[in-house]
Amino acid sequence: MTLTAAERDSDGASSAPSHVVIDGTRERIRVRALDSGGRVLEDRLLPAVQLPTLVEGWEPFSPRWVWDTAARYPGLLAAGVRVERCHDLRLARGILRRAAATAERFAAIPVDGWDDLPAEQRTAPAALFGLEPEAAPADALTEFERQNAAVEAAPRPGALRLLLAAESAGALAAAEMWHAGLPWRADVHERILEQRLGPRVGDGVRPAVLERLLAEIREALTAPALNPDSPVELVKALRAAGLVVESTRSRELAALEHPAIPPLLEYKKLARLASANGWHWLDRWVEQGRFRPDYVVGGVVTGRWATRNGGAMQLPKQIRAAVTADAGWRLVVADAAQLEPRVLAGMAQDRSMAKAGHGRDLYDGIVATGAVADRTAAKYGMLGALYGATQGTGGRLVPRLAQRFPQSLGLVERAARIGEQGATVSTLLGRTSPPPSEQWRAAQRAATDLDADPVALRRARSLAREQGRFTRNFVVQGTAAEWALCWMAELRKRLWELGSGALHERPHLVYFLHDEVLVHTPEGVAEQAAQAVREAAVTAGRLLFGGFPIDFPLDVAVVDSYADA
DNA sequence: CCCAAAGGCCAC
DNA sequence: AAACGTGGCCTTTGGG
Repeated sequence: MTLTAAERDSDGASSAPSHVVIDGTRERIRVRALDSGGRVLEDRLLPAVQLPTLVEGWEPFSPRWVWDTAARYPGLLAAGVRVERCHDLRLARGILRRAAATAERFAAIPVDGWDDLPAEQRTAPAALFGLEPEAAPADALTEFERQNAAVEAAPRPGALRLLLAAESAGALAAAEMWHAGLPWRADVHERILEQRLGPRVGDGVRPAVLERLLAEIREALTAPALNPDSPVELVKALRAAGLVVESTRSRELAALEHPAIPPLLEYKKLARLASANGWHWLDRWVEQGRFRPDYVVGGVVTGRWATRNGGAMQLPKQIRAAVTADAGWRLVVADAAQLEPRVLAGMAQDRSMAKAGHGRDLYDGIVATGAVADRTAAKYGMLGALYGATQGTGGRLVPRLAQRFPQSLGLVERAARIGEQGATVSTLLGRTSPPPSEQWRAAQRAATDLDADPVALRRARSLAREQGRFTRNFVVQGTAAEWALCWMAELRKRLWELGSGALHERPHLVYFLHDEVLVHTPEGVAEQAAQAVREAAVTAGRLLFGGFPIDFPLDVAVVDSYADA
């Protein structure tokens, strides 16, 4: 048996670390263990290959690992080591540098290795933040202390602490989901493709069903050489056939009456399946029964996640049947019902809206108040309010909702006004929207000139409204992302406790999509996993909104295949 | 030859 | 039951 670092240490209780800061290069790392007062208990250098052993030794004390999760954690997972908590220095830097509550403290800090900027922005950081050119990354402990000081000095330190903890837990979950992979049955996927497209073909070859549809389209349009994948060619061919079209979008084409239209719409649908999620996709992204999307935590300005590789956030419903639990395992599929309007009700402390959503579908509840006629109207109206609709069905319904729910609708209206004026807004936990570009400001300045021409005025007003729609949506989408992070963080903890052994032997997260999670779980604990999902949603609601009575109901299904949820 | 924009469509 | 928010990624197209 090997002794843990703590057991080897003769100091006993004083050696239990509260935080462990991991710093250094790919080859050699520096480890500093801190006690709860921030004092350094231990400071040593070691080869990076020894990190798993070191982490395993300290982890029984549940320290918060202070590090760059994306750089350190995948290697640990590969070595079979899972950690409970961390503080992601890179993600925290990104949030704190932009947050209204802390930005000032980072304004003089040069853009360095803790800033996660795309390569092209690194060459010109001054344009981004008005800062000096790139500097060497600060020492991790120095950066950690700076971040802590910034949080403590903020008007609402608790909110920022929760945000950083949730974001960091998200980073752990993202690495773990990559490690575990989404169970993917290539044979099921291939059956779907064959059914819809015909037998498998090589890259660059049109599947048989597409060839057949193509022949019909060419015939109906008398365009024997038409390539329907080219919008330019297609629009010409449609016009030559006497059809009045502005574009080749399916929505527009669907309204037309012509023999070419049905096969063309079918062709577009199947061509998309073939190119986006066809055999090429399967070969490229699915390996040994797993699809491993690369989650980019906080990759969206609002705090939502992005993904790279395989388009994981656009898995079309058509192929979800391929997502199938392993033998003896089940999938728990859960999504939050009407998440964004509920989050808005919580932020606005809107008791009327909260009551409408209490114990029932929120949109049904809105109908019950008499504000609108039916559920679809309630839904389009609320989405219109969140997106800033001014026209169409949504736009017409917004005023009616504003009358019935002045608090919620007032909150998004105010956020829009702030954006229109070029200012920033923040989420409930304190993530701040990026300010508008210098171009945007120049356009607004140009419009204030006494002799501004009408074109410049129109342009400025249009840009202002656009920025208003962005900030309007930012506060709600961003706070919903915070709810989802808290949900996932709590769920991750509960799932771990439902099993024993390695991560892949216990119930674990395998997919996350804004307001939806998939858990892969041994059959025997599937119901407990489903219950954990529900309880975690309650906890997330409390973390964000305290005692305010807003529900976050879920649709939960325990299934063999994602398509059955 | 590479690369970015445009058009389009998938997800929430 | 749209033209209103956030994204990724495919093909075509045209510029260097």
